[in-house]
Amino acid sequence: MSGKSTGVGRPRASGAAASRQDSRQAVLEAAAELFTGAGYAATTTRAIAERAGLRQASLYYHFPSKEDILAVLLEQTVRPSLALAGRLVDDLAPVDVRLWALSYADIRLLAGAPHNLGALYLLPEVASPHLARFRSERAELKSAYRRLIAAAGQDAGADIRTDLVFGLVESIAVIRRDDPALDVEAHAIEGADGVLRLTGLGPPDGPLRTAGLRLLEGS
Amino acid sequence: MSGKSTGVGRPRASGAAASRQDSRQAVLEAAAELFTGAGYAATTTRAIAERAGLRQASLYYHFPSKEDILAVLLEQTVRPSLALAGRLVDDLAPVDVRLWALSYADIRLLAGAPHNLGALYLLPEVASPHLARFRSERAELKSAYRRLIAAAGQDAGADIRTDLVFGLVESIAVIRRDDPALDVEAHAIEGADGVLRLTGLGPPDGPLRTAGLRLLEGS
DNA sequence: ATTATCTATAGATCTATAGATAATGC
DNA sequence: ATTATCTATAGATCTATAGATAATGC
Repeated sequence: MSGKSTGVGRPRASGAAASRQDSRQAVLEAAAELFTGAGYAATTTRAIAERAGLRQASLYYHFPSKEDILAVLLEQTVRPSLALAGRLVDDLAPVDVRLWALSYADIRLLAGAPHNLGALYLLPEVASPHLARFRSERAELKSAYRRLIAAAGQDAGADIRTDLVFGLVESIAVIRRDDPALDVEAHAIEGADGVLRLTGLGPPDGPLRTAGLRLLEGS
Repeated sequence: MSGKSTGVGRPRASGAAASRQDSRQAVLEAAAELFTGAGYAATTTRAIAERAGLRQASLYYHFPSKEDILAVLLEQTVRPSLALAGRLVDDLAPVDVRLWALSYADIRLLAGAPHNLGALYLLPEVASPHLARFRSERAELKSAYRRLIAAAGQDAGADIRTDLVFGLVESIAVIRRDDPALDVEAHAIEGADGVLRLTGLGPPDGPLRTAGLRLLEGS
């Protein structure tokens, strides 16, 4: 350390100081805001760089391509839900409590995250070969829902119900786009209640919700 | 008529013949396929024109701008649902039958249309000022759902339930993107059943479904 | 020497307009 | 004269690479 230095490497033209990790994080945050607002294709690398406080070409020191930035954001967004789903699938609590808890937590993550990241799931670009890992992680999450729904379901049609439940949960991103000031907690409770009713496991009562919330403690 | 002529105006370079309406329609169909597949921003006017069988610049004889093409597609897609909703809101049938019928018909339109047009609702570009009319028509449709849900709902929370129901219905576009070979009829039935359960009006039985389908006859 | 940035730019677009042209219609 | 197209292009990008540069670290 030599006093007022800003770290290794050529200083930024903007003057701002940042470590390697800071810069990478700033790029991701800038991209998250712009991708969710205007979409992937309409967001230029120049706009991302400007918001992150560096020059357009400097992005390529941190990411090999624009598409890789989207890939990292998508994977970061699905991973917490997937981790939670993994824990709940093996839990010993009743299946309705577990399904309620997964839906509640998932909606809360999507509705409460900075920059409506769930909206990225809806971008047409997710079909790109580059984003195969995200698609497979999302499919794994959906499959966790399916297992819970099938375990609970008395009759057939679990696949379609899974489609509908997963659609209901992810639709929070569209709701949030239309109304950015939405009540996260109320939507999470009503959404999770809705999932139980939708699958024929409802209507949920107070004790079930309490059990569901307890299941999530320490996550 | 003079035999083998192709109509008024300079002939196309591709040779294909088309009336003014044919050309306009071909442009809309090409744009629908490309917008739903790759998104708005990633679709070039050149690609649209190529698929429609004319040159890039000729698009501008039919539409003032690229965004206007999207606007026409969006409005064409929401209008049938909105028309149906207007009829059902004033109908004398029980509210659960009407809500079932609206959901069923809406899912069927979205799932059965050529080129997953419902996916256009999810494009980030719908926020554009140019598309205000579409947004207001979509809001009107949502408001029809809200009236039915509020009329049926015993307790509070109709607004959030409307969000969830509308999200469930529109999520068919995402389901279809993931699985283009989905079973339209099964999803429509299960989806409409799900809407009734979600709002606490279910579970629906055979007679209710029959009444719902009857309500839609001649639409 | 290594790191993290910068400047400059190649090469490839993309939307929309200007103005010409090849039909039919009168 | 009107219509529906065409060719050509202006003007503005956009992504990614090449190579220079200004720090720190050894």
